[in-house]
Amino acid sequence: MTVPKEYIPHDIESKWQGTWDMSMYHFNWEDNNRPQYIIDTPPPYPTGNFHIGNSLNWCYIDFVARYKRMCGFNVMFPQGWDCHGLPTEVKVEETHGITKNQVPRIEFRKMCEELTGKNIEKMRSTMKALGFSTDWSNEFITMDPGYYVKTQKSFARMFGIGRVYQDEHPVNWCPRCETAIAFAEVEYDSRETQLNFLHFDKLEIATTRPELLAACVAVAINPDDERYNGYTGGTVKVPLFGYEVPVISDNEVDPSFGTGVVMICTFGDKQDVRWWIEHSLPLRKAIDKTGLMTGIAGKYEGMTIAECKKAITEDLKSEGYLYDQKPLEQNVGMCWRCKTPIEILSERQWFAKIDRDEIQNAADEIEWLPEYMKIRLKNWTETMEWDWCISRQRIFATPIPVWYCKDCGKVMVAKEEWLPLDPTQVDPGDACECGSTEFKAEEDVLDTWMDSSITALHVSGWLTNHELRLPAQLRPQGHDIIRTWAFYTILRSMALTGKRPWDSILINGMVLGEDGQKMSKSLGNIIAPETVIEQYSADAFRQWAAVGGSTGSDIMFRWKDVVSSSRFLHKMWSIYRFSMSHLEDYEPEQLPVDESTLTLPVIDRWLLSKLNKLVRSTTGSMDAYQFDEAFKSIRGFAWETLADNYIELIKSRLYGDDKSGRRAAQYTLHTTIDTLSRLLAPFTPFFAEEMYSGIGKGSIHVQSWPGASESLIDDDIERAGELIKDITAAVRRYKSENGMALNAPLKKIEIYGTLDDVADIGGATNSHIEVIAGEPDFEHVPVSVKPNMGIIGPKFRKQAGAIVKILTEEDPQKIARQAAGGSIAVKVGDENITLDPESVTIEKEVVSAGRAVDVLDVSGMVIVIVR
RNA sequence: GGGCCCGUGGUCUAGUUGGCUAUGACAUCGCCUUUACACGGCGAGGAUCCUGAGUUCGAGUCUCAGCGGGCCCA
Repeated sequence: MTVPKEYIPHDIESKWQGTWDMSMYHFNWEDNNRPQYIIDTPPPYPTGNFHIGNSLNWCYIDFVARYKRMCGFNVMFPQGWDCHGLPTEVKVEETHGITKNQVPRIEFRKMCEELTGKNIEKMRSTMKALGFSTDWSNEFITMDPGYYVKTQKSFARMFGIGRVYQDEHPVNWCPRCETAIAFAEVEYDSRETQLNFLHFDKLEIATTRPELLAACVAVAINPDDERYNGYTGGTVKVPLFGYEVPVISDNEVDPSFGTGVVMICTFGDKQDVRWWIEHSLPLRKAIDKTGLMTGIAGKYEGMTIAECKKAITEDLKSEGYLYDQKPLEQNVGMCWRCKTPIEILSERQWFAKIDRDEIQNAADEIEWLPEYMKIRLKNWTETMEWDWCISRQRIFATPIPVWYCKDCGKVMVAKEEWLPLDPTQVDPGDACECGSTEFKAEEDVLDTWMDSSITALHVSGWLTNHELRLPAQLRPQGHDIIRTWAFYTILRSMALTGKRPWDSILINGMVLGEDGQKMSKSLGNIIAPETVIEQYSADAFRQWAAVGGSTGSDIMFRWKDVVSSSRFLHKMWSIYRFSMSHLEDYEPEQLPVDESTLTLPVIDRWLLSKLNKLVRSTTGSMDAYQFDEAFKSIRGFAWETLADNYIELIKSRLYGDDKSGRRAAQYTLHTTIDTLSRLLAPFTPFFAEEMYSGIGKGSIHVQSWPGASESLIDDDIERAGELIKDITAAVRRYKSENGMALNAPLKKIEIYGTLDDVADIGGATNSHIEVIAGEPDFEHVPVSVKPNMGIIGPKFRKQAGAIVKILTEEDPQKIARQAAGGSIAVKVGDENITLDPESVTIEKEVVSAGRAVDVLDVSGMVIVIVR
C-alpha cells in the first residue's frame, strides 16, 4: 500500500465523515451483557453556534465515550437540545418585527420552533465536523411533545407527592421581561448608588431605596446598639406618607452601617424578606409587575422606579427630611438575560420544594472530578433562601398543565394520561369536584430548567418501555452551571426516583481567549471551532482540547497549540507512511506473538517494552480522565521513542539483506502502528481511522482498546536497549559537534564492556563496531559524587544531612574506590556508618592519554571513536 | 465581607502519595537537506517554582500568614 506523501487533513476528514456508519455508536437497550456506560450529555441551548466552550466539553465527552466503547462498555453518548427560553422569543420578535402579544400563543410558539429547528441543524453539522461519536438514535429535543410530555408528567408527579405547590411568596422578578426568575438567574454587578440619610421623626435611617418608602413596614435596630435604647416596641412615622410603623430589634442589623437604623420594605432585598417572615410584618406592594409604582405610592403612582426615586428624593429634600447623601458601592441583582435590575415581588407562583439534606446526601454519593467542585454545590445549596420558583410568565416553554375552576377556584392538575397538552388550548377531561365544567387555563409556563433537569432520567429510559437504567454513569459539564444544572438535576432525580442521577460528574473549565479573558462577544475574542477546522483540522482541534490544560481547569485557546498539534499529525503521518512502505510484503500472521518476541533483537524488545508501558500508563490516565497526560505520553512515545530513536536504529535492517532482521523490524513496526492507531482513536478519530485502514479490517472505532502485555515489559531489556540508543545518540551528537554529516562513516567505534547485539548501532552510525571486554587503557577519573537522597534520606533521617555533606566534600576518587570495593564508610561525629554503593552516583571523566582518538562516556561505558 | 481555585524559564503549561539534573509546547540562537518527515533532525541558552515563616533528613509539592489574579456568592 502506497501512502501519499502529503497528509491532507481535509480530504481524510471529509472522506471518513462521509463514509462512517454512525450506527456503530448506538447504545443497545437490549444488551445486558456488556456493562452500560450512559452519559448524561448536557443539552446545549440552540443558539445556532456550537461554540468553543461547548466543543471543549464535547471533546472530553467524546474521548471518554470512544475509550469506554473500546474497553467493551455499552456506551450511550446522546445529544439533546434545551430549546425553551427567552433569547429565542426575543430573536423571533426581532426577525418578525412583532411583540409576542401581537400574535396568538400557538403561532408565536411555532415561529420559535422553526428558528430553533434551523439552529439545531447548524450545530449538528459542527458537531459532525468535529468527529464526535454521538449516538443520534438517542437525540432529544425538549420542545418536542415526546420530551415535554415527560416534563409535564414530572410536574404532575411532583405535585402529587407534595413537592410542587402553588403559593404567594416573594420571588425575584424582572420588570422588563415581566416574569419571575430563580436565584440561579440573578446576576450581580457593582454599581454606585446614593445612601440617603432621612429623618424618621425620632430616628435617623439610611437607605439606598427611598422610592420604596411607601412599602416601608418597619424600622429595625440592633438590640445591642446603646444609642437606640428604649425605641424598640415604639413606632415612628414614615416621612411623606405619614403612617406609623413599628420599631423592632434584630441581631442582623449592622450598627456600623449608615445610622444603624434600617428601613424594612416589602421588598428591597433578600434580607427584607427574612425580616418580613421572622417578624410577621404586613405586606405593602409599592411596585407592580411592570415595574411601575402602585396605588399605595400615592401621588407617585404610575411612575417608573427611576422616576419615583428622583421625585421622592426631591420631595424629601424640599421638606427637610433628607439631611445627607453619600455615594455607596453596591452590588445590584440583575436579570441574567436583559441586565435589568430585579425586584423582589410577592406573587402567586409555582414552587418546587428544596430538600437541602437530600441534595447534599446525593452529592456525597456522586464522584466529583475534580473533587473540590462538590464544595461549590454544597455552598450553593446552603445559601438557598426559599424554594425554587418554577413558573414563568413567558410563551416559548413547557405549559403548566393546570386549570382553575371558574366556580369554586379549585386547582385541577392534568392527569398523566391526558398529557402532553397546553391548557390554554384544551379543557380538562373531567369536571371539577364541584361539578362545574367551566375552567380558566393556567397561562404560566415552566422554568426551562424543569425541562433540562430531567435529562439524566430521560436518557436512562424513564417513562419508556425500557427498564430504567438510572443512575447514568457520567455527567460532563462546565463549572459555571453547577448551581443550576447539577443542583436541579439532583433535586429532580431524587424527588422523582429516589436515586442519584449519576455515578460521576466530570467538570470542565471555561475556555479563555488568547488574551486570557473569558471568550465573549463583547470582548471580540471569539474563535469558532469551524475556523480552526478550516485552517488546520478537526483532529488538531481535538488535540488542543486534550493537551491544552488539565481537566477541570480553565483553558486558554492558543493557536500555537493547534499548530503544534497539526505538526504532530504531519509527523505521525510521516511515521505511518515510512512504516507502510516497509510493510508491503509483511503478513502479520507469519509470526505468533509472545514466544517470537524473545528472538527479536534487543532494540525491538526495548521498543515493545516501552510500548506496553505506554499502554499501561495511557489506560491509567484515561481512567482518571487525565487527557493531557494521556495524549502527551502517546505523542512523546511516537515522536521521540519511535521516530527519533527506534526508526533510525532499524533502518539498516529494513534496507539490508538480513531477512530475519528485517522481519523482526517489520513485526515490531506493525505491532506499534496497530497499537498507536488504537491509542489515538479516542483523540484523533479521523487520523486513527486512516492509519488503521492501512493495516486492519473494519473501523478502528469498533476495535478493542489494547491491553498492556506485562510479559513484554522487561526492565533489563529496557536498560540494554537504552544503552544502544544512548551510544548511537552520543555518536550522532559527536558527528554533529564535529561538523560531520550524520551518515558519515567512522573508521571504527570501540565499545568497552559487555554488550550484545551491536548490529543496529553499526547500521545507524554507518561504522564498524568493536566490543572490547574489560577496562580501556585510559585514565578514568572520578570527578564528582552525587548522593542518592531517595536511599540515604529515609534510611538515615536526621543524619542524612551530615552524610551528604561528607560525601560531597570528600575526595571523589576515594569514594569511588570504596564503592568499587562494595561499601562506603563515613564517619558522622563518633559514629561509623556504612553505605551501599547504590547510595551514590559517581561521575567520571575519561582522559584519552595521548591517543589520536576521541572518547565518549555513555552511562559510565567508554566509547572510543577512531576517525 | 464569605467560599473555592490559581501564582512554575520570554509566553503558556505538566508535576500523582514530599525524594536523582523541575515536564512539555511555542518563541530565541547555532549547526545539518542524513534514501519517512525542513510542519524535519542535532544541539544551546534561558526559572529567586509569588513572598515570608513553619513541619521534615529533605518542600514546586504539606501547614500558616501575607501579596497578586480569577471564579462563584453575599
